[in-house]
Order: sequence, then C-alpha cells, then structure tokens
Amino acid sequence: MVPTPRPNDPELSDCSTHSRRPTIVDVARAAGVSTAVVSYTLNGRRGVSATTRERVLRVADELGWRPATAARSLRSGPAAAALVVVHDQPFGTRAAFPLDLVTGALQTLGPDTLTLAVHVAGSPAHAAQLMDRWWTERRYAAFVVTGVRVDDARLATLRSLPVPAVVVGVAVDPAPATWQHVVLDDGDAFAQVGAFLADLGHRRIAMVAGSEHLVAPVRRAAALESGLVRYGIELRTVAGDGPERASAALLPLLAAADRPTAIVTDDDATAGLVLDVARRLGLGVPWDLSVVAGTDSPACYLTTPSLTAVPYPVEELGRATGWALRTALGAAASRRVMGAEPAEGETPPSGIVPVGRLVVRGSTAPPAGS
Amino acid sequence: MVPTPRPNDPELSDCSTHSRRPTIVDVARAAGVSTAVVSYTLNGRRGVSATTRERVLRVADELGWRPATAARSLRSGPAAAALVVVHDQPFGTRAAFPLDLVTGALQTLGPDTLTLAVHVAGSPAHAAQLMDRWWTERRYAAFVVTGVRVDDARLATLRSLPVPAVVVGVAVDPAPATWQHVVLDDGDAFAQVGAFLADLGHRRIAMVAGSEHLVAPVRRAAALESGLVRYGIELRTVAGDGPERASAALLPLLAAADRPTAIVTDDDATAGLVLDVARRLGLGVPWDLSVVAGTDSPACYLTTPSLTAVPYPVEELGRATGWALRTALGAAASRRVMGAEPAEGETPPSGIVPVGRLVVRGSTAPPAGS
DNA sequence: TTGAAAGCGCTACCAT
DNA sequence: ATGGTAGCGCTTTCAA
Repeated sequence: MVPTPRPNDPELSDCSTHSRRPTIVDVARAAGVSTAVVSYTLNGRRGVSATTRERVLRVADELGWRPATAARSLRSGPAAAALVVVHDQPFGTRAAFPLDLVTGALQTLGPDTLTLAVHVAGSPAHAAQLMDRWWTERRYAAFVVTGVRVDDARLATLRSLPVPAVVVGVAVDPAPATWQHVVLDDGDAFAQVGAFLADLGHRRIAMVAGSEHLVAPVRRAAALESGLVRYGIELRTVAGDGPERASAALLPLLAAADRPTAIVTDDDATAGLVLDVARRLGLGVPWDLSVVAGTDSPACYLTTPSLTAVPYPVEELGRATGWALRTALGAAASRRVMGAEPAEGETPPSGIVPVGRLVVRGSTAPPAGS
Repeated sequence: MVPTPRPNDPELSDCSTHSRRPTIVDVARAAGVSTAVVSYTLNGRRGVSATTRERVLRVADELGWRPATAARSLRSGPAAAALVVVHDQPFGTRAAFPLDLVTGALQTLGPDTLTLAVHVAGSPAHAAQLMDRWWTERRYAAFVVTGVRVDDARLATLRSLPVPAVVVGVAVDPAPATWQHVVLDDGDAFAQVGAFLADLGHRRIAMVAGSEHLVAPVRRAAALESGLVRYGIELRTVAGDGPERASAALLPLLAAADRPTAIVTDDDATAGLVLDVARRLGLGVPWDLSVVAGTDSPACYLTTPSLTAVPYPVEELGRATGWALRTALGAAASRRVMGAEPAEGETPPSGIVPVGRLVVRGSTAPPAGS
C-alpha cells in the first residue's frame, strides 16, 4: 500500500507536505477545462460560458488558489506602485505624513487593482537611484513622489525614464505625459491667513518658513506675503528649517522691541515651538502674540492654547493620489495595470485638493492695545 | 533598404523604440556565451573562468542589463520582505517609528540582499489578511510585525502559515521555528526609572500608561512597578491610551491634594501633554512635579523644560530587525533568499537591543520640601 | 466557447 | 568551464 518513493515524480509531490500552492493547472484539471479557460475566468473576461465560469470559480476557491505575483508580472508587468520617502530628518511629524497619504490612496485603489508600497531613502539622490533601479528591474509600475525639493534629483531621474509617476504637492511644468499631479490648493488659504490677521488688527506679522529646499513651503510663504500686500503689510520671514534653526531665529525675533504681534508657521511642530519660546519670554498667547500653524494636525488642538491652523487634508490628498495613480497607469500605453481605468459610476476628481477654511482656535486674537 | 515590417518578428522589435530592456539572452549573445554562463556570472557563482566572467560583466554593464524581478522571483521566490503597519491612530508620533525602523534595517540588509517594503493596514485583522494574501501570492518572502497587540490577529495568522517572520517588540513564546524576535531590553531601564525617582526622594509616583491593548507598554509599566516595590512605593497607574484619555485622566490626578510628585509616561507625546496640563494647573516642572518620558525622541529636548527620558534606539532596533530577517530567511528551508546568510566577518547581534541609561534632562528634580 | 501551445526572463540541471 | 534546455505559473494568441 505504501507507494515506492520516486523523488522526481511530480505526481507524488504531496501538496500538503511540500506546501505546494495550487496553480491554474491544478484548477484546470479539477474543473476539467484548459488553463486558458481558467485564466479567462479568473480575470473576469468574457467568452466563457456561465456554467463553466461558475464551476471554475468554485474549484479555484475550494483549492484555495491565489495568483502567483511573479508569474503574472512576468507577462503583464508589475501590479504595484511605490512611494519612496526621503527620510532624512529625525523629527517625526513629517515622516508620519506618508502613512496617512497611503491610507487615503488605498481607499481609491482597492486591493485588487494596485498595491502601494512605501520605501525609505536617505536622500533625494538615493531615492532617485532606487526608483531608477526598480523601474528597470520591472519591480514597480509607477512611482509616487512627495516632499519635492528645489532641484530634486528624483524628478530629474523620473524625467529620463518613460515611467508613470504621481507628483504630490507640486505642479511641475512642463511635465512628461506619463506624470500626474496632486496639489494642495493652499495658496488661497495662506492668503486668507494674511487677511484674517490683518483684519484682527495685526500689522507686524512674521512667518517662520519651512525648509527653503522644499518647494511647497516656499510657495506657501509667497502666498501669505501676497495676501498681506493689499493691506500694505510687509511680511517678515525667518528660516524655520528644523527645530534648532527655528528656535534660534525665534528668540531674537520675539525678544526685540518691534517684535511681531502675530506669527505664522509652516508646520505644526514649529508652531508648538513658538508657543514654547513665547512662554519662556513671558509672552502670553494670544494676548501678546497670535500664532497660526500652517499645517493642522491633532497636535494643534492639544496645546494650550489650542492652535489656529490651516487645514491639512492628508487623507484627501491620498485619495487624489490614488486616482492619479490609476490615471497615470491607464495613460501608460505599455505595461497597463488591470483595473487602472475608472469603472463606470466612478468620477475621478481633479488633482487639485481644496484646503478649506482656516480653523480658528485659541491662539489668535486682536493684538494688545487694539 | 526599408525592411518590410513583419509585426511578429522579434528580431525587428527595435530596442530603443520599443524600450525593450536587455535580457540575459542579449547579454549572452553579445558576449558570445550561453545564457547559463551569464546567469552563473551575474549571480557570482564559481565555475566561470576569470576572462569570461570579466567579459560578461562588462557586456552586461554596457547593455545596462538589470534582472527582471518577476522572472527571478518565478524561480527563486520573492526577494522582498514587508512590514505591514497598523495605522489606526491619527496622532503622528508613533506612525513615524516604522520609517526609522526601516532606515535601520536597510543598514544591515544591503540593496542586493532583500528589499523591505512598508504597507499600511487599518487594523490588525486587516494586516493579517494582507499578509496571508501576499504570502500565498508569493509576493513577499517574509514579514515584519511591530506594535504587537494583546491577542493580535496578525500573530494568529502568521502562526497558521509556514512563513518567516520577525516580531519586533515582544518575545512570543512558544513561537514557530520560522520566527525571529527583536526586543528592546527596557525592563531594566524602567526599573531604573523607579530607582532614580525614589532616590530623588519621590514617594508618590504615577504612570500614564500606554494603550492596554499593546503588549510592550503593559510590560514597561510592570517593570516600573516592580522597580518601585523594593522602595515600598506603590505605583499609581492611569490610562493614557491616546491624548484625549490621557488628558482626561491627568487633570483630576494632578488637581488632587495627594497628587503625585513624579509622573512617568509611556511615550514622548504624552509627556508633552503632562507638561501642558501641569502648566494649566500652575504646577512648576520640575519643582512641583517631575516628569519622565518613557520614550525619548527629538521632541523631548525641545520642550521647556526638556524631558528626562528613557532612550529609544529605534535605528538600533531596525538594524537588529535586518539581521533577524536574514536569519529568518536563512533558516527557512525552502524559498531561500540570496545573501540571507551572514557573510564571513559579519557577526549577527542577538535580538535583544540594549536601551542604555536614562537620559536626565530638566524635567526631574527632588520633590518640593525635601 | 474551448483547447493547445508559445512564450515572458531567469535559474538550474545535465551533458559535454 | 561551458552549452543546451526544461521548467517556474501565467497570459495570450491561434485553431478547432
């Protein structure tokens, strides 16, 4: 009864012992059809009779069949996109952003369309190298780029490749046809911040800018500045790239006699820092100093006082990114990814994500003596 | 002169136009050898003459050859591992942790050994589902799990599969043979925190615990408690799962007549919250209240006063995770990944990462009146 | 509507 | 030391 072991006989390779996953050959055999029919069925293509389709699906399910990623990719190209994060700053707040972005993107991608992986690089050049490599290795079908810097090596590299890409945060122009953009419509919001503070009566206003190497913060500072121009107010700007620099710039700024009565920061962490410095100098917020955070976050309503802030809809940004990915992959002539094109009933939004109105909390008030 | 277009003739498919990447067939032809020799050479295996090896490598480089991930995976199994992050809390600090972990892991993995991708799931069950799926689809060769919860669905799922896995933060026992563990040796550190505070003269000590659903915070609280026992001090513990709950628990705690003179938190964000609540109640830190953060971070030295904190060597944890991954993949009988075994001269560290001594900053002092 | 079969790019086995 | 070649699991013609 015990069969003679024949090592190289595939028929004998015990599925359970050898843990060999079922393939479409197994499904085809069990369903009594050819592998072509199985493939057609499992990919939901027409040309298979209803009864056959049902039987194949049932058998595949019973056998616990799952597609082998590699085999599928070998013919159809990769069904995954990657977001390569440049992670060179120890301060955590910004780093969390990509995960929230992914959460949003997944909502519009769906598990069967495309998977989105996050990778980490130490610099833009490193990220560029990884993307180049993974593109030529056909590992990913598209890439997402966030936190674009001035003269970013990643964009230069992506430009030299015919690669579908989604650029988040900046509208590059001119951009290759294979690129999609997702931008935050924060220009208006920052101009409104200026109007809000001016209307409160503030005349000496300063901004703690984000890194001058990042494109988006520079743009936001410019928007605030232009929003103040119509009030005849000149914006003072200090460098805020990293907590150390921001702290070093804030102390003399707030200790001076002509100190600003209102401060706008680019991000939430820096706004918290402003609160801290003000406290050390004995300045009461909002009575002696108003503070506006340029990037809202849960941290902004946990401080005392809570921080008036410009909304930062990261998940919304992520959803738009998901759509942009599908568009980019749909537009790519070769290497198309199944399910990239929006199905009927779905309306892909534009790549411009509205920011909404300033969230007014406790850190802003008319200046003292007004 | 113009050749008649023959659509299906592979010889005619123009490499530059069709953007067809070179394969080992191209390399073999250009080098005048067989594909087997090319494969052997490119995988650095012996049995190829020095002259041939050099020629093949040169040709491959000139042609810009890169391995096709899918084709290689089809035979050898996937050469990538995934860290599926459960990202269900809006508060950003914790979410940044996986990226730092990956940064550390990459230092011990090297670009050619194994790539580590981060994915995001909304719950442990969701993460478990993704890992199950990606394992059966042969998409990843191993998984990394962080932030293990009590009764974590991910561990149950991984246990039911013969999958190499690295569990970070908790030593599960008994664990499958394919698992590796990386734990922070923070028990001693937390016991030392107790001794430190007791030696300063504190007698009423409270801990704002992390989530009771996470394994590591529970363990840390227990370590602190046992460290205080020898001083005859009973630790008071309040729930600190999320800023809202922590804040709600802190107010009555610190407003009471028998309020603690020292507070230990599980993480850095909560410690910041303690500073804020103390300030609102008019308690001076460290004079009226000492604060120790259980997780050091850049945020801890930016506050006023800066926070005494237990070190949190995330990158070190990441490096250990990288080693653990290589071990797990080396131990896995099937599906071995090239380069998983440590080369000569490399000494894989144990999976227990030392935490080091408490970092004393400005938030701790003897209690008032001592 | 279904079946047979040719690859996709690479690795690994067996000859030579 | 090198060449020939059979697959890995799937998709996709082309015939029937």
